[in-house]
Amino acid sequence: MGRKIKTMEEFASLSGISRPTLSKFFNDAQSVKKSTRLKIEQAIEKHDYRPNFYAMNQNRRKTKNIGLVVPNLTDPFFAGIARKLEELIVLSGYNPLLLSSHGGPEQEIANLDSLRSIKPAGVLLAPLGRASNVKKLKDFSTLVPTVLFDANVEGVGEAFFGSDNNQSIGLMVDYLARTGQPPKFFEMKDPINPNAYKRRAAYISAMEKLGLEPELLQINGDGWNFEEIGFASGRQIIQDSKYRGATILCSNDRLAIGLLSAAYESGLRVGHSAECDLRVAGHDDHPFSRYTCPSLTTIAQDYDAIGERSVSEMLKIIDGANGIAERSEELFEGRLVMRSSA
Amino acid sequence: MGRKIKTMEEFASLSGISRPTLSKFFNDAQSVKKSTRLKIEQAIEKHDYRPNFYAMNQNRRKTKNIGLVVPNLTDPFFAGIARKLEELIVLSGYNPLLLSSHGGPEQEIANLDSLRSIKPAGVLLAPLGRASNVKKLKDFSTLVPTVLFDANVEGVGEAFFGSDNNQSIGLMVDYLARTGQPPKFFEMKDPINPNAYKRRAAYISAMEKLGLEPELLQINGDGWNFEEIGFASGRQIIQDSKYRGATILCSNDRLAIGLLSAAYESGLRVGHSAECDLRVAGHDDHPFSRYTCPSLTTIAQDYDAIGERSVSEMLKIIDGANGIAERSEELFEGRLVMRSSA
DNA sequence: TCTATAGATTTACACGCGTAAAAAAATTAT
DNA sequence: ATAATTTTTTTACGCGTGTAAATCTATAGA
Repeated sequence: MGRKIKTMEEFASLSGISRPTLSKFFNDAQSVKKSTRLKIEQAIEKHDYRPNFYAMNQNRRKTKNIGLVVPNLTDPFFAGIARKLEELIVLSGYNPLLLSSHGGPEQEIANLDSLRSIKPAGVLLAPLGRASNVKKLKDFSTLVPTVLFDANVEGVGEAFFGSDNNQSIGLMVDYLARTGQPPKFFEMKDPINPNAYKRRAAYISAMEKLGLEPELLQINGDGWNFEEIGFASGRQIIQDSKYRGATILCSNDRLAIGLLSAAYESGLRVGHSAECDLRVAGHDDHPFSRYTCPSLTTIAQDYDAIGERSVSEMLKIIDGANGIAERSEELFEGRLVMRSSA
Repeated sequence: MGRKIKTMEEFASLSGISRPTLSKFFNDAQSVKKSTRLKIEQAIEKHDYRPNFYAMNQNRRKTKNIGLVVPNLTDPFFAGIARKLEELIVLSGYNPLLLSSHGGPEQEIANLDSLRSIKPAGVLLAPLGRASNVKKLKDFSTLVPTVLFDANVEGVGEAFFGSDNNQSIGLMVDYLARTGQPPKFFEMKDPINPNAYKRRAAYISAMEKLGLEPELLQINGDGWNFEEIGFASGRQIIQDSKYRGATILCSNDRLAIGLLSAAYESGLRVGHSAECDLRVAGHDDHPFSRYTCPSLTTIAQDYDAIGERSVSEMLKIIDGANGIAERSEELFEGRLVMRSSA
């Protein structure tokens, strides 16, 4: 083993391949003939050469970096999604750059700002929603190809992919109505997430479709500590004897986790069997919903599909000349996960 | 507003400051006189100029990037730590780069590899532990300043900061022994994490110090899905009537979460009151341990202190000439969090 | 006021690679 | 085999900034 190769020039002479060809290879391995590709790959193996990241990207028309911004990495739900997306991005030969907005709009903008300086080929963004600085999001999305997922913000980005809340909530309401008391809807009064609004509307419409009276349990609370909000408000609601025997559909699993905790503390029996005091259902199939007490009946979003679609659309946009295509949008169906809580 | 300024040269003429001074400023704002600093800051505000990230880092001796590698971002415990560290890094004027090893040693090495190409000023690494490729970790740590946290790997990196498992487990054993049946220790037979081994030893020594007989409940299981492992093995153990009335100290909260779920399913009453069938305690104060049923008595690691110490040590190493200082190591005490489960 | 000195400017080169254009070589089609 | 085409090589310049050395200028202390 000689000493480390520092420049592509050196590597060129040692490998017997001209530097421009090497440059082409590192930009896109498929763009050179197979025989030279193999020669280069052998030489890389042998000399352990890697082009200088900074010099490489300085004059590239398009970098191989893709930004990935999620609202809150502390939420295992988003952490799971981020992981899936990272994987897909890497498989596509790109370099993911994961950033979390930590629930704050300033951080969200700061993330986009710092991404801008990296000149990414594109950005996959799950926006905060209501809290987002829409104007700045829009400004950003005109500068760099942006695909939204999870939560939609009208007019921002080239595409949006998410879950069909109408379908999923409809499915859940239907299931709950068929198997016991029709559900009341447990949610925050002023939700941060646009999906929450869609779910509320979906709940109302699903109930009406069944000829049932919708009932909203709207609770107060700010921020992203949904478990705590669900716990504190759940405790109050549970005191009220009029909810004995009720079925409660939570706008998301994290609220449900808090509610279940409050129910346990109050000695209420939660579950789908006849002798229980309460039925509770959630939405999202949060990683922990399998281990709540009782385990949580919920809706699993199709994040494999959402992820794959988001990434493939991103690639299409990056590769595409400069398609003045319409903003594409697709919603994926959720799946009912029947566990013990309802 | 004129059009966008693209180069520092332009910005220099518009702001009336020479380019080398600007360069100095962007490298370290404190290195220029206060009056010029203010002038520059005003000009930045006015023209919205930001130096080209790639050109900037190409010839810098030390970049302002700090790598941050955690074993598994899907675990909210690590997500929380990562967030804290990110914040501290930003406050120090550096640029954090968060990567997750997703529980796999190949990914861990891949992360370090991709960090190398970014030429970070330093890397904060929470290693996987037993699964880590120690040789490669060591190789890496000779190339770039590395500070370990959470889990120690002998001989790797310039420093290690983590929790004093001996103190924290001792504290918990003491508490449990004073308040009821002395604990049995619930853990994986072949843990991935080095802390697990330390906790096992700490448990045994704490029990012996109290003149009690230690008892290990060692369960099988691979990977990082601790809740599932705790759930499945917990279910089996709970069947055994000899554990009725026992106190079980889990090696970490995630195992405890699974165990609690299994106990609930079996109809066992868990808690510290006299009529309960089981007491369960954990370790780590996992974000969800507040919402388990019952809420989990556990140990909170002092991650504020660990984080601050890790970052400040990192900065010292970066700034320090090339101090051939000894590998520093410090353990921080955990705090008992009394909840309902024990 | 003069001098010592920190700080700013001028000048100039380097960094490692992207990229373009023209020429040469290798491959494929005829 | 020859022509047409694809791929590689040669040559050369540009990117936006870091950095070094010498020179100049502002500031402070005597």
